This record gives sequence, structure tokens and C-alpha cells, in this order.
Amino acid sequence: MADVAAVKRKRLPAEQRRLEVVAAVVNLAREYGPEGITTQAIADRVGVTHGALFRHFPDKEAMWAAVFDWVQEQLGAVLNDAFAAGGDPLAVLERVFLAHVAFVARHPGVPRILFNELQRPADSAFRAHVRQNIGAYRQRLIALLAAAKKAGQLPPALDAEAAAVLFIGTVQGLVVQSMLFRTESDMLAAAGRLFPLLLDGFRGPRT
Amino acid sequence: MADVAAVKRKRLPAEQRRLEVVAAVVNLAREYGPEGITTQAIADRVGVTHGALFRHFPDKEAMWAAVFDWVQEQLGAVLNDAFAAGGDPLAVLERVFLAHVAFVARHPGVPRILFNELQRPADSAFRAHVRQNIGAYRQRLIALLAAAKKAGQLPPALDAEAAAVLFIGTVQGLVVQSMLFRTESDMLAAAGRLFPLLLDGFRGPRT
DNA sequence: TATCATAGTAACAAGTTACTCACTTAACAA
DNA sequence: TTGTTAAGTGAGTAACTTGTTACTATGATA
Repeated sequence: MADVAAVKRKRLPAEQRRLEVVAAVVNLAREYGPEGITTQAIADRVGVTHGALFRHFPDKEAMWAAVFDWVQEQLGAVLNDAFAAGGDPLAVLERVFLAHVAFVARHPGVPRILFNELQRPADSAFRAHVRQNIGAYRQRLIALLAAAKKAGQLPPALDAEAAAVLFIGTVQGLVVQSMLFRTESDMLAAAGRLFPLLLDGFRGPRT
Repeated sequence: MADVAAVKRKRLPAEQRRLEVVAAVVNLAREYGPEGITTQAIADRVGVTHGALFRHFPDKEAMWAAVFDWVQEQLGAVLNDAFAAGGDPLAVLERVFLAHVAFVARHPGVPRILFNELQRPADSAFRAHVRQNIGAYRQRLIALLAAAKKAGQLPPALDAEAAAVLFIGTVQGLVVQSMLFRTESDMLAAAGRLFPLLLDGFRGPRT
């Protein structure tokens, strides 16, 4: 695990160093997987000795908590913008879809971190956090689908709950397959091809 | 990590013990996540001392390799049956979808193991294995979609490659969300609600 | 310039993990 | 019954990982 940030002025203020730790964890997650991230590797990447980390975080779990907070904040802002930008409901839906995919394409470490957390036993505190976030996301999608029904853009018979699951699942499935096959840069192109199919499914059976 | 198999006759033939190790790993993956599986935990679960494991496997990686072989074999058989059972192409497609979901619902440790592998760096030997399997799966789906086009069940304009990605992605997304929210038993019901939406998407725009 | 809070250091401690090895003993066949 | 083979034992070991601590050095401020 190379120390990219070897040449670096020391003695940063605590808040800034904490952000550097978060960035280091996200990058290391992409490069080596979340499992292999040791506190020593984080220290090397940040360009600081091992012991210094524990001046900013009480333990390793607190570092992970900071990473989760960062992800929630960033992704939340991206999705908020997409939801808020206006337009008819289906246009919003497409914007949300593409914004979501673009975010994980820009931060490829993030899905690895989330998938990693999914494997932990169900009682994990992080799990509850993630569950609440995705649950809220799903509710917003259901509301958006309801608005689209009201606007006559989608049929009233549409199973909105299933549609929301399918929507989020499409993003997740796309991410999984991109991690296997493609580079992150191809993800947006693939997303552009997938969304029309998804939308046709929402629009209901061809008469 | 309790030793479920504490009362157990000793001195099994090697092949059988190897299968027990594979089963133990899959079960432990569901209960504690793949990350937390130590060779000691495997030994406890199988009901054997730690050292005995290394009489059957040269190292831990070989145990994981055996698990991957088992998964490939089992899931491959399930999908083969679903593909081979006959009927019109869209009926086959639905059967494959439900068989796939049913398999992961019956072996909840399997997706955790696969997701775990996805986090490792791209040059892993396991990754190449998984990639080849899913790639072959995708090809079979594309062929099936082509057959459905020929039979007039799907429009010729359908982007078959994107549809195959969406199909596999739907399963994966369903699994992810089931791991977060539902129990494994709900998965099949959710799959039944999702498939019609997916199919309508394949059938193309409503005119 | 002197002071002082605090970021950083380096060596250490304690626990965990994968793997080894000399040995014991069960099972099966002649 | 007896001899041989291979499964199993259990006490170790080396490497790694997290976290601690006594000490040092920096840089903003008075």
C-alpha cells in the first residue's frame, strides 16, 4: 500500500486531517477492498504515523462512522438536488436515476463499502443507518411515482412499491455488474440504455 | 460461534469432511458474514479441531475455492434446469428468474459470499471465475431474448444486451434490498411482483 | 520572543489469526 | 487379530492488527 501523500506538510488542523482520513478510506476501499483496510494502511496513505490516527478518532470504528456520515451527506445532497430541480415527474425520475449512478461512478469505493456493510449481521448500528436511508429514498420515489400517476404520465394500476424496489435495484444491479465487467466510466452510458427499459416497464403493458 | 455439530462421529472420509467444511462456510456466511469467518470458527462448526482442517485443505484460500466451486455447481444446475424445461421463451425467462431468486433465498449465505468477492481488487482469481459465470449467464439470456423476438413475443427493437443486464441486475437488487429489509422468505413474493414490471419494460413502449 | 495547547512520533503491549508438526488413534482389510 | 493408512489432536509459532503512552515538535497567540 503505497503512500501517495508522502510529501505533505505536517500538523494539519484536526478537522482537515479527519477529512483526509475519510478520503483515504474511500480510496483504499476502491483499490484494495474495505476488508483489507488496516489502520496502518490508512496512516500510510494519509502520510502520518499510525499512532497519530488515534488522536483524531477514538478507535477504528469511529473512522468508519465518519466515512458513513460523509457518504450520507454527499449522496444525500446529490439526490436532493436531483429531486428538487423541477420538471415533470418522469423527468425528475430520470434525473434522480442518472445522478445516483453518476455519484457511484465518481466514488467507486462507496458501493464496496455499502456492500461490505450488508454482509455484517443484521443488528449492526451501521446497517440500521443504511436501512433508514434507503427506506427514506424509497418513500420519496413512491411519492414521485404517485405524482406521475396524477399527472397522467403513469397508469394508476402501477404497483408503485414494486416499481421503487425495481428502480433502486436497477442501480444496484448496474453497479454490481460494472464492478465485475466494465470500468466506472462506462456506467453512465449503460445507465442511459437501461433507463428507457425501466420506464417502459413502469408505463405498463402494451395494449 | 457455537458448535452445532458437537455430537458427531469422528473420522469421516476426506471427501465428506470437505463437503461439511463447505456447508459450514456457507452457513457461517449467512450468520456472521464472510468477513468474520475464521478457520477456528469453521473447525468449531464442523466439530473438529483447528488443525484437522489443514489436512483437507492446504490453506484457507483453498477452502474458499471449494465453496465457489460448490456454488457454481449448484446454481449452474438450477439455472440449467430452468433453461431446459421448455415452453415459450417468455415462460422460460420467468422460470429462470424465479429459480434464480429461489436459489439465493434458500442459500442466503451465497450472495454475501459473492458480494464479498466483488470488493476485492479486480485481479483476484475468484473474480475472473465469477465474471466468466455471469458472462455466460448473460449470453444465454441474450439468446433467449432473441428467441422471444423471433417468436414475436418481444419487439425486434429491444436492446437485448441492456435487457440482460437489467434482468440480472433486478435479481441482484432484489437480493440487496431483501438483505436490508425483508427476511429471505419474502424474496419470492417480491420477485413475483417485480417480474411483470420487468417484462413490460422488455415489451417496449405502450402505443 | 516566550508560552502552551495540540498534532505527531516511535516503540511497545495485547490479542487474534493462519498455519505447522510430532503424536495419537480410529477404521478397514488381509 | 494385527498391521497400515489416513483422519484427528493440541500445543505451539510467526506475523499481523488495533490500540496505548511517554515523549517531541509545531505554530498560533500573547
